[in-house]
Amino acid sequence: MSGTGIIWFRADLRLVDNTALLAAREQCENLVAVYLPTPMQWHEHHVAPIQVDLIHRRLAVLKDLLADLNIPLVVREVADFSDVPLAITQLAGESGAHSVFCNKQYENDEQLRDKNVKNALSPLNIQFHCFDDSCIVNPGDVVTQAGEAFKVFTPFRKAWLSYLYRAGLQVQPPPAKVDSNALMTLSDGDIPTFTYPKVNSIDWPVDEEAIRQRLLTFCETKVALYHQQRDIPSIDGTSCLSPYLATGCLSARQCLSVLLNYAPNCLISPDSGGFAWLNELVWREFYRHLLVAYPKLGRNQPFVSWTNNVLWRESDEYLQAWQQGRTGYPIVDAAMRQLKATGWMHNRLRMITASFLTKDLLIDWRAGERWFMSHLIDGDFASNNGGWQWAASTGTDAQPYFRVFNPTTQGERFDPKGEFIRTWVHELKDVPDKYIHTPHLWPEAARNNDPVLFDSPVCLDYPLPIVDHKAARVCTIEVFRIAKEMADRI
DNA sequence: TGGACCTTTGT
DNA sequence: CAAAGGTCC
Repeated sequence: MSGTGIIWFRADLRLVDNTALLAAREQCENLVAVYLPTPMQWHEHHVAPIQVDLIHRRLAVLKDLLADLNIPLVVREVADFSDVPLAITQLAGESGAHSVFCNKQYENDEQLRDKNVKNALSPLNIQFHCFDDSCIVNPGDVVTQAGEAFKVFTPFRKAWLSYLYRAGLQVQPPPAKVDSNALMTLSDGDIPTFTYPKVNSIDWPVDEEAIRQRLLTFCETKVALYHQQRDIPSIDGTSCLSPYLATGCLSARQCLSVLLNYAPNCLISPDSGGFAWLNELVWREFYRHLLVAYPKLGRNQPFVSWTNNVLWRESDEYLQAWQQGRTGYPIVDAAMRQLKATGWMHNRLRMITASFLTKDLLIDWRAGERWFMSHLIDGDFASNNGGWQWAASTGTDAQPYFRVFNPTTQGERFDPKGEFIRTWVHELKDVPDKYIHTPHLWPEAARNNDPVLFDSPVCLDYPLPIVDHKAARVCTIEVFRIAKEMADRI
């Protein structure tokens, strides 16, 4: 252990269970931490301003936590990834660092960025150490008997669990305090403002205690009901931990560790809430593993190649109606308005709205992927891409293309009384339950004759359904069938 | 290699 | 209960 090292934070904004940070502390006597905001790159990647705000707030917390360990945090904005090598080499020069430590990000541009940093450091004799950290089981460690990546979730989960059983789960403690405070002079003042649109993320606490408590409370009191409640958007039945996983405020290992502590039956009891939540953690791993195994997923390409032949509809009008929550399908519109207003959307609704965009409006899933990414506080490339390709029937283990969600039925099943709809679509607040999912069928006569409703505004302002689901479904399935047939002929 | 199995369904 | 297949052992 000697000399100074740089710990470079990216999507791992925590001290606990941070592989690179721990390795850096073990190998170096002194440490300097750095975060490099890249607004142009974020813009190109459609990173949501609300997520950037969460990161900004979290950095202030991180800075204090690091200061307690005598580790200064340097935050220096650069434009995009191409400026990163210079920023890192400069900091190495200023601090006299001989090594740089970080945790891998699996997306293409991020991989390329790291390669360029490594190449820039190498002639200066500065070591670059990049660790697998963001998954519980590292990409490449779970493969079929033929040595290939799994393409189907269930066998993946099985192999993933058996690997985990062999390897065990370890949650690493935070690093020990650095002895000398000599480098603390490198520390800037407050975290500088980022050159990025400002959207307030204040509803999501970023202090250590609050995040930890959210995980504990969920596993202690809510996870048991997770499988029954998670599909009901009017119930607060999900963990709401995704923003913290996406930014690395929390590690997936921490989540699993707490889950196993409070709900050990999650491994053996398929009917338990714990099992269902564990599945969600494994889906996160599945999509990351796939991204590593199939780099084309990171290049805007569908997994199933023939779906390149699908003739998506070019319609700004439809796309905007979907984005703004004015499709005339209440559950879709409520969900899209929730996303726009809060930066978050319930998972069931992500499926419903994704199915609606791709199957009812026949709009390219990539337009939806982009919109979600640019508005979600928990935007994560692999999960977002995986989810969209699943809904659009273009991905691994995706739903078959002839399976199309019925937005009305989905609304009736998961928001039977329209509680969620009424929260977000105010035009419909007075529509009786019976017509809440089909307000266009609410008879004129009923509106006028019902004395209770006499003084109530009717849903004049609410759009009629922009497409007829039944007809749209038939049309989409045919377009997919033709696309496949075209590929089969070659 | 044949057969079991497949997140989230529609009709 | 179908299903316009595919994956995995």
